[in-house]
Amino acid sequence: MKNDSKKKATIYDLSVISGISPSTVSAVLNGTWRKRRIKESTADLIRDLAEKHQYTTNRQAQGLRSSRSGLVGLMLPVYDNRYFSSMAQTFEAHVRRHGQCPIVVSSSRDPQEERETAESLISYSIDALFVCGATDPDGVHAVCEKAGLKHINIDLPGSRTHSVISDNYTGGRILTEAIIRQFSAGDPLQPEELLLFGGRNDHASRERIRGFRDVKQEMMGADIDASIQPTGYSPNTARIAFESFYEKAGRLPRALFINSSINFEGLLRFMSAHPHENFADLVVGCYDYDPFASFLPFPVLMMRQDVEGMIAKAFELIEELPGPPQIHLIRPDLVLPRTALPGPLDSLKDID
Amino acid sequence: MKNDSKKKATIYDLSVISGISPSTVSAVLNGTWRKRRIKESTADLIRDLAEKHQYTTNRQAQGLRSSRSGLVGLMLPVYDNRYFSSMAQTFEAHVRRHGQCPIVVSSSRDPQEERETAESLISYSIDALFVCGATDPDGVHAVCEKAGLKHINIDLPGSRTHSVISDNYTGGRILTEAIIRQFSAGDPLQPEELLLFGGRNDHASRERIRGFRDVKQEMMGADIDASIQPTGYSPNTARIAFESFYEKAGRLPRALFINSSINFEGLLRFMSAHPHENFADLVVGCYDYDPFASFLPFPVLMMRQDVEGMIAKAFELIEELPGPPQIHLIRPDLVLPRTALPGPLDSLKDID
DNA sequence: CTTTATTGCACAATCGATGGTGCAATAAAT
DNA sequence: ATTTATTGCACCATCGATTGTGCAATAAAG
Repeated sequence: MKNDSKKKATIYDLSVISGISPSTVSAVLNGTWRKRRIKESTADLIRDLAEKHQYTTNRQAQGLRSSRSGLVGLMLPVYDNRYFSSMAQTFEAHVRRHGQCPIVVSSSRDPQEERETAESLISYSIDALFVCGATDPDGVHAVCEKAGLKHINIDLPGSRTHSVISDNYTGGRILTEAIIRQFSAGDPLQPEELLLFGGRNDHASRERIRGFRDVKQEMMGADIDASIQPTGYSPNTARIAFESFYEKAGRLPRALFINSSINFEGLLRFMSAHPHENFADLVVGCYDYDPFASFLPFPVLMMRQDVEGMIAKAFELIEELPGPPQIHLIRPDLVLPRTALPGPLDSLKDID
Repeated sequence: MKNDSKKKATIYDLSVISGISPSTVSAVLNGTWRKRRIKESTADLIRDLAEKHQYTTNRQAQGLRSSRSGLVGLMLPVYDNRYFSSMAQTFEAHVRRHGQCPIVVSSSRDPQEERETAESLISYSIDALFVCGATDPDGVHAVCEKAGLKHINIDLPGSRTHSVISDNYTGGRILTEAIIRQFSAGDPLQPEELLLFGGRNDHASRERIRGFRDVKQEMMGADIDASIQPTGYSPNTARIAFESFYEKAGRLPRALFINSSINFEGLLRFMSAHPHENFADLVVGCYDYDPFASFLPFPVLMMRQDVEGMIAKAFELIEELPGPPQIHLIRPDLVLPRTALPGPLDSLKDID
């Protein structure tokens, strides 16, 4: 219970107190002591001492010497939506389960910031980096490569290392089909009544759009060129797109395929400026799942990306990096309107 | 452009190449060179060299020597809701602005995990810790104190160091009043028709409940004991509470004060099992803001906690720790139904 | 043309943990 | 009773950056 107030105990302190050499103390405390043929009794002695003095190893020193830090990084575009925040939550659980420390940062979808963020994490000697939703995964790859850092892409694929992503084409198809089926045979949806909003020129958007178009062709026999309204990933550009459509057409389309929950927030902004009636017979499909969105006053179909599956697969792959880069597709699930799915929070014990 | 592949350049490498001593190189690269009276020209030379060899300082070594890491920690209960994820987003922006590296971890509202998480962060020599929504802030305080680590409480107050929290009493009052005012004078809300669900026995819940009760007394002249249904912070316990109320009463209360968006998800789960009609004339007030929740098919009033304000205040206070612990209240804002507020995402530039 | 000040930098110890190597003391083999 | 093996641990260099100190070389003062 010695509380040498302020300063943390080091192996040297324990060494002096016990008369045992620092290297032996170190070996005992980091578990390599059997290999070094340390007596069981000495080990016990040191462990007791460590306990008593509340020793914890200085990870900076350890990391400096061993060039491994125990830190595992996750680079996210942003935190503030349900998809990425549950990504963070799931990631953290995995990393902690491996006895390491998660370090989550966001890089705002800016290629340069992505590279700088990676550099910055590398300067802490992180052991691995999960690159999620990067705008320029290959740029980040170059940085990691040079530093000899294990890394993997999630959500958006790169061409230089393994990627684990949502099966966007299939997801896009499923969602589009589900939207169309929301309409009765008596008054079926017409090609020009179903528009896709959001996204940009990235792999995910392109694949979703391809699925969207293919299904429209197959089910409706046609598509129109103007049915794609890429607005980037921001609420406001999406809002503006909705507004300008509304200006021209005098109403919203009967059905919307919205490319992400972030863009969906653009629709919310539009809604706040227009009365309920405009949304009475609207059907929305959104490529992302948000529990609250699922209960909006009009039917909302959502694609829930399998975050748990993606993270798990990524952890599996990151250990076996050799071989040509592959893209692993993880199938997302369609979530019907008015559905509240359990999430990472449900596994927490709740203390009252 | 020398790419000595694999290994990162160190000050020793630059020293050898330039014939200048490591200490001088170090001084130049960390900015203390003027103090050391290094010639401007030598400094330039070294900086060029550093640039050319893509030198970045090894933060582990730097941290070991200086016992400061440049890491600033944020401990969250969970990531996965809009309140905490925007906390993370805002926190990160502040930390990066100070040239440091954010490290965000969650500790599941478990006092022991909170302490262990703190210990773990301390072993990385983090420079400061923001303790957000901790179940046992004073337990975490003890750990930080012993390690001489600057820290501050957010969201839930502790008694041993400064705290920055939402003005829960006022917020509770405002929200309760707004809920009551949603009902017309012709058919006013009765005390037994307004119930509070969610929360537990923590400071925030207690204060909100106090505000809730006070306003009910003042505006309705009465309250009933059974009007408080604490369910902890989990969707499922909240769902069960709604179900069991519904079983007994045959319907939901006309108006609900829900203690957090997490508990609100419990209502969603309840809703998914019951037809629309049950919610036709429901009014909900929720102490948290979520843009999608604001557009549900019944009026939803939300209290938006001023995350930006809280984080900013916390950063201000953490620098001047001496003095008796104080609690700083940050006023939350009432958000009317069908409101989509801008968030941290809006400040990102969007590249198309 | 000395003496003193100033400039510019090199040296070396240090932060805490790790792991290769070497060397006693004890045990086993001859 | 030697020789050989094995056990148990101490020594020391090392990871990369920081910082107090010292000492030349140059400039300023006398």
